[in-house]
Amino acid sequence: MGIFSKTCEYAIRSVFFIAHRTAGQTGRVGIKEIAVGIDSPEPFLAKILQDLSRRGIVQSTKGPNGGFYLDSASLERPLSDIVAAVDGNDIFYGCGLGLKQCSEVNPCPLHNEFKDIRNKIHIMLHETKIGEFNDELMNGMLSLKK
Amino acid sequence: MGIFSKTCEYAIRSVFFIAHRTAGQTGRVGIKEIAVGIDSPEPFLAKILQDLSRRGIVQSTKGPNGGFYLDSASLERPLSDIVAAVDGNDIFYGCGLGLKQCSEVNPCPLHNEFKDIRNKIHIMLHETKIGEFNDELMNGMLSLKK
DNA sequence: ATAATAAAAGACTATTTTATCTTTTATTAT
DNA sequence: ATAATAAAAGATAAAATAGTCTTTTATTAT
Repeated sequence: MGIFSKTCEYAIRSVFFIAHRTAGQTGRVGIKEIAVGIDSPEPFLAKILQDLSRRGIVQSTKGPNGGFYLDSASLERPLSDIVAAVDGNDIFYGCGLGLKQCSEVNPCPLHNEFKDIRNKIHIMLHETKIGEFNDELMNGMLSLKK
Repeated sequence: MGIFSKTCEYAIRSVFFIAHRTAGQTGRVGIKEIAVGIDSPEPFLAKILQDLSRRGIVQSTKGPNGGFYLDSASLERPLSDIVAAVDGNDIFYGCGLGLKQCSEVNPCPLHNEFKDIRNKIHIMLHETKIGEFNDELMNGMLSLKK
């Protein structure tokens, strides 16, 4: 198990992929190309993008020349929006040992240590924007598959 | 989903519980008391402790006055041993976006950010010893249930 | 030796996550 | 208008994780 669910991993990678494939231009990119581009099972990814589309995190149009794309507002959104939408906020606020009422006044043994780590994750994901890696993705310096 | 699997959360909490209930004395503590003490399903926890016992992370004896305990070597072990035994090493070394070959020469967009975070988790879990919270657990300043 | 106790082991069930397949709806080009 | 295209929606299926139940084995006190 990683930090994120498999669903969330695919979600982030696909949004990065859509970003760098459609940024600037008016183009769209189809589910098939995305699935190949991030090495994910196509029908599963379709479900995930359907959900992200409903939530307004990615944009899509049906029919010929249709596909997924990102408007300029979406390109500026932080990665934390994707993670919160897919995996919820537990990774930012949950107790590391799974205690429901863990808090400053009722702390688990690792409360402070985890607060620090979760905070770093939160800040990192909040400061990173969806469109931020487009250049490096286009010239192949960064990978979204393998 | 948290950072750890449910199994691993129960494992850590139960080991903390056994530690503070048996440290110093020659006593043992039974599965029933542990399950109540950390609010976990008893038969599931039994399976988990069975596994930790096989791996030598906790000690146990059967029969009357039997139960689980920790020898002095076990009390000094780092939490990272429990996590590695139960959840594996992915949390310390795996790619945040799930890429198998993510590395310095083939990085995902978040490679450096995650390297940093995973490292902090690893160091924290390695520096924290199983018996370290016994005093605060005994006087109720720290919680392992709710 | 025997009975009582408590963990170990093994088989089984339920739930959640991951993944697939089929049908419907929207869009575009002809 | 019609046919072709591509995502949306819905219904299933497979795999992994979480949880339960029953039987066996080891230990101890009598």
